[in-house]
Amino acid sequence: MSPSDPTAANDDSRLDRLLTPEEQARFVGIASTLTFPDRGQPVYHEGQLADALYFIERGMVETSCQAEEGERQIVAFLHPGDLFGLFENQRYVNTARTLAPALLLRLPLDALHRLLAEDAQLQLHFLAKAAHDLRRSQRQLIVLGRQDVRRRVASFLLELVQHHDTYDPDTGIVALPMSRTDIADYLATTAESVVRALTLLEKEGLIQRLSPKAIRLLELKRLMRLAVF
Amino acid sequence: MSPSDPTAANDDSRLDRLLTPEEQARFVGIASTLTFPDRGQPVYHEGQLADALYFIERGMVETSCQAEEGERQIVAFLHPGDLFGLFENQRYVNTARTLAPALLLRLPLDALHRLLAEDAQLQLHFLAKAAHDLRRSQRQLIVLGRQDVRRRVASFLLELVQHHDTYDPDTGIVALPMSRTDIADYLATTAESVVRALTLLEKEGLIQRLSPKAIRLLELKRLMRLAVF
DNA sequence: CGGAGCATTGAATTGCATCAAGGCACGTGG
DNA sequence: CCACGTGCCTTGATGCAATTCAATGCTCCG
Repeated sequence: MSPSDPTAANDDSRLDRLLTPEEQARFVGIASTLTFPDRGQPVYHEGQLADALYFIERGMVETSCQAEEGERQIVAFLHPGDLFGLFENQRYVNTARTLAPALLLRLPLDALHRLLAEDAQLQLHFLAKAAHDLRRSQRQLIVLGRQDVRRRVASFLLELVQHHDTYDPDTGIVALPMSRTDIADYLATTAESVVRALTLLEKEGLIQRLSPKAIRLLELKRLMRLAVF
Repeated sequence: MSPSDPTAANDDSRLDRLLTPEEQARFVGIASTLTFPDRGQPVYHEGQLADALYFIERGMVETSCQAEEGERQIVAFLHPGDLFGLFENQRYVNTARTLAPALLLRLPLDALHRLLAEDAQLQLHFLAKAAHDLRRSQRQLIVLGRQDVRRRVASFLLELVQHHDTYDPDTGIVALPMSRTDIADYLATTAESVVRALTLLEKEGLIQRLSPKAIRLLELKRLMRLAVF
């Protein structure tokens, strides 16, 4: 899979795809299953005592940091196969919330720590996943820093294209499970500016808004030229 | 050490401080020493075949991503104890350059991989370091996304305060080894805007410019109120 | 009992006024 | 000489307010 082809679903990022069947068994062995039937349910809050990591089986999750007043920065939109639960000094550094009905695996830290300490091969996969997340965070850094809102929105759309659960290559339609405000909090702008950027991209013929939560991509190549790779 | 006290030098981020003497010995065993006598020397370039990670013994390094035209985003300023060399598909994703004369340890990937695969304890420290870098990247994300230039500069100054090599707690003076342009490329703004922000902070009585490369912090607490924690 | 039509509510969208940041040109100082 | 610093003008993004749209639940009727 070429990293520069955004239409290729990005399975490298899925931790479970990296694991051998035996590793998966040990991994699942320490996990408990959590079901979140609704959208918008909190998994944990910033500052809360961290006792587990979470793995997404189905659904989507956002992790965010809340500043004092209304200021919220969404750090990541997470898809099936992603791992989350970053902490510092035993406390979660983000707030995690479901964006859609979700099925999560809960991995208690003590059991996970024991597992990784006695299985260096499995741990290497966690290290690879961490490296992947670091690259993703750095890419987001560049998107926020170096691009106007129109390009940021283009980069965001192409990010969704990478995932099976938000893109149908046959129809060219991306699903946007999150609200305009969520997108704005992710791209460090406002809901209005996101809408204005979408309007612009539509006028340019690059996309077509089918509904607020479904957008058809008409010119993938021209979108890619706008985005960060 | 409290994480919210920016005057406390942040040794948690130093990989070598995490290691036991035996681990350090094995770590150094696979390494070769590299000396960069000058400022501005490249360690590796974006896209180059990745065959090693690097550990900073002395000096400072910046990692950056170059967009097509002049656009450059500095992803991180790295200090002694930091590790760098992030890659994807065998290729470095950043360009690394010395900011000051530097002494680096070069860790060949194949040897490092063998070492980590047979020493889960040592690998756990690498995982902890990766988590640390991920947090740092997320914090930078928030700085870029949610703050005006004045606050970004304040956050940047407080970041330098965390490190022994750029801050003297006795005099309250931070050293800025990098140019205004470098700072601008790190904070996703322009050299002029960085200067204007410094001018403003000085007029407000928060800082005092001693020279372009040395700034005395007069009101640490008020600076902290401007910055991201 | 099921379904069409209507009401309600929150989200999405648009226009307009304002402002902080960027770009350029020039001056300054180590 | 190169990097730093400053004034002036331009521009793109934001905030506010008004309007449209869409999804949901409800009622009423067949």
